[in-house]
Amino acid sequence: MDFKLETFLPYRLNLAAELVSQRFAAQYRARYRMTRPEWRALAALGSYGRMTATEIGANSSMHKTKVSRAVRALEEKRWLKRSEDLDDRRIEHLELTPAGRRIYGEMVVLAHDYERDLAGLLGAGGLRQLEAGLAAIEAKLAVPARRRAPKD
Amino acid sequence: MDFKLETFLPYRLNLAAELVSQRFAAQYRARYRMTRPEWRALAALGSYGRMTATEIGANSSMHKTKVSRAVRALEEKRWLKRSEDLDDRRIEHLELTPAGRRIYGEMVVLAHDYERDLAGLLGAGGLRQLEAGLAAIEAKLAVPARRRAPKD
DNA sequence: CTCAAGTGGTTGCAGATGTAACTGTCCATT
DNA sequence: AATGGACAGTTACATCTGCAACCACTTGAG
Repeated sequence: MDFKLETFLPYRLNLAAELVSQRFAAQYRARYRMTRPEWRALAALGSYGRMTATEIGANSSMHKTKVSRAVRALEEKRWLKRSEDLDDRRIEHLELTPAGRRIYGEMVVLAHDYERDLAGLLGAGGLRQLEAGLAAIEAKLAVPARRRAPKD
Repeated sequence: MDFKLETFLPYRLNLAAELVSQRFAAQYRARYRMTRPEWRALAALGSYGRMTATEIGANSSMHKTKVSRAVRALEEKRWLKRSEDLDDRRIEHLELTPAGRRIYGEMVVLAHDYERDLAGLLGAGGLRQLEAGLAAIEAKLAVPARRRAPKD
């Protein structure tokens, strides 16, 4: 019956994720009144350009309702605009407005700064090990990106 | 302006934490209708014995309202009992009931099984690197456990 | 002894979340 | 054409969460 929460991997991983995310989230929360789903959607659109809501969800691992709400919030901030697809009217294409792209640019700077800070804190070795560990998790546990209907 | 969410450390860490936690959480959710705060409180009490709510919070990194609600839930399940402190009536001591200890024992088995599974999936190397990375984060970013009022 | 400040714990409230159900649209089969 | 299933996206609802305010109690300064 020897068990300690403090050494339990899921717990440690959650705690570490919170520690690392919170400090960055504090910035976009304070500066831009942005939530995490909004930041993720903004980041996806900023780096890939025009996307659909479903694609944003796949790219940033968010549930479609989260994406839907984030998109609406960004739209209300006038950082994103929707446009219809002429071939398939279920789809809507999403794209950052010039204002949205400006915010994205500022956020990218903040993100790089933050990664630099982290690298300094963790040291080259710590960072490398962390990334290797994360890569192992991603390789073994990530939901395989939707397959194109193989045989079955 | 090169930035990809998929390589951003806070994002990767969150995703990894979710991947690793969800599979374990699914077990106690399904088997015992337990939430994560309840599991953490149960684990703290199970491994350390009698504690106060504040101590549980410190040990499992939970906000005091989360602890308060988790404690009430465990009490309603009859897995925990409160008792008063004779010297300081603000404090309540919390302790698992025999039923609570039984559940804790079962959970410890599940937790060990899960860690074994993870170790198998990640491989010895991956696991070791991950733990080293987490240790670096904990060392540099964790909120230092409340100090005993040094000079200042 | 008294009173202000601090502490342990609870609760009201507003915001965030996932599930499931829904709308509107497309497409394959008939 | 008609229809049933699949899909994009939205919404209603129940639950969870953190913050701030709160209550009861303790402590220390005067």
